[in-house]
Amino acid sequence: MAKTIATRAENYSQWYTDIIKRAKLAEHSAVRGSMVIRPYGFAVWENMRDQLDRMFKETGHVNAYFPLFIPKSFLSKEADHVEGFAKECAVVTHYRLKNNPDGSGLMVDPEAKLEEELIVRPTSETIIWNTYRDWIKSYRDLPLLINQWANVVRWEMRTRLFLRTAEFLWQEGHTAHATREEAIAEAERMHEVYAQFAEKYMAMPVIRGTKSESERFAGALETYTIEALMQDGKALQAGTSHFLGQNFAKAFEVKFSNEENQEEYVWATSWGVSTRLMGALIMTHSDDDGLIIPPRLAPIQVVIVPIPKPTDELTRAAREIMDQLRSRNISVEYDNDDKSRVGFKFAEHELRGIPVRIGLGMRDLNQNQVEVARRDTKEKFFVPLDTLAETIENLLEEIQDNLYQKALDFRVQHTTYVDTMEEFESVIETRGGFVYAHWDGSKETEEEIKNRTKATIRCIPLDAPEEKGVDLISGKPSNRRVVFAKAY
RNA sequence: CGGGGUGUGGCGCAGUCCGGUUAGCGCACCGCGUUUGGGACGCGGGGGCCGCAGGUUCGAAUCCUGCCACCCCGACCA
Repeated sequence: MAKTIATRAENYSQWYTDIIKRAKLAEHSAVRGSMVIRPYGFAVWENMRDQLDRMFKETGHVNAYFPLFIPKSFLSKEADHVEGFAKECAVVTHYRLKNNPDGSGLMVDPEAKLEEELIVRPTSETIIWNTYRDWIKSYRDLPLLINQWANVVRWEMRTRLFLRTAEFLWQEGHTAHATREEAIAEAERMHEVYAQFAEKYMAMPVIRGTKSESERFAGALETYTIEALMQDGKALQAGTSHFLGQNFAKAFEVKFSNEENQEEYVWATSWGVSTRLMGALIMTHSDDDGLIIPPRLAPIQVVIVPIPKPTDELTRAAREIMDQLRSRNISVEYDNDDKSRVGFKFAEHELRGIPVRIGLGMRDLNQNQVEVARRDTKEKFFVPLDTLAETIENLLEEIQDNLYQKALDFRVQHTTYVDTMEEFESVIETRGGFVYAHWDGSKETEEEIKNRTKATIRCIPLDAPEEKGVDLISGKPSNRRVVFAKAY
């Protein structure tokens, strides 16, 4: 089959969709805006999930599960929170169907109307804080460090595979603390966990920062974010961690007695990442030949292709190699399909983003070597059998590092510092990427820039140095630059 | 919610304007043979209520009416 992936230059969003479909990561379902995550895509997500879960547990968190349905009244208890989510909620109003009188299928039974409508959770702060009220009585009950792996629903106007679907999988951490300082420290800690995960496992460099007020999570006092840059020059918010202050504690009357036996409201955080990370992964590394998965998240790290077809002798040699690799915790697959030809297989495995391919044929085997090909650079070289496992192990690390470095280089090349609105507009229009500019902190400037260029403040970077400057619009003084970009 | 588009074997499409024998093509699939170190080829084969519901007509994938779904572009958002 000929290539059926659009190139990035030709049509970036088509390229993105093609990769997801052709690599069998996911597809559109019969339900508007909802996708089917296919086994291979889910395997990548599972790797992400498992690693994140380890990191959460290492930082003292435990998992629990809260209901999918939230009573409508809960949602309205925190004013900013309703405001943020009300427009995109799926609502359950009835609990029964019956046959149509005319026999043409089913209808909602009007008799079965719910007393109080239920919202399909868009996020779980409300139901969780309603529960925490009963769990938290004393300072001894704190901190409460709980995470939930769940699906949530947000009725989005427009959806895109992985990046924005009506239903998506995610994790949401919800913690409760005795003091403001402790809660802030928690939000910052989890922010850093996300950043580490993105950089070390996804090989995706991120900017750590806080959100401007208008971009903040509904109900949060501070939102910490990690922002990544995609290959089309657009930014993607990859994970957020929120300091919620006492907003939810007050809304749900969650109080505890401190050591002096005084009642206080509890301090809260919440933090989450979603299957959107899959989209980030795809758009950070992949190329016109298909998907590229960093070794640490690849469900299959190495594929062995017998050349030209599997034979007993080649299969035996492959088994030996597999044993060696597996003993080093490397996941390996043997392509024993005897119908397809090697060229086809090579292209297929590249499309699937498998980091390393071993070509196993008699010509090389007779010289005690195999051909090793790396997906990231497409380089091929011969490796003697007796050092193969070690070489592959090192190569996987090298690929992981190279992917990160490549993404970082890309980001550096697509990061611009500007001091005038003219420069700003021209950079956003032509090169895209992250644009560092001075901002006076006002909503007006933010709004004006958004209207004129579609670019928004992605974050106020944590590591921004103090620097005198002036706001691009108002000309008022500013003490540091913030990061702008067009975003997904 | 506004604009555009598309619904025809698993996938991608042609046919629709101008109604007329068994609805075609490529890929995929099944069988046989030849091939085999970068997406093979030949021969044979299976698979379709033409998105749904009405209507017009001797006759509808094609014309008319209504509905539904999905995709793309905008405003909203993780």
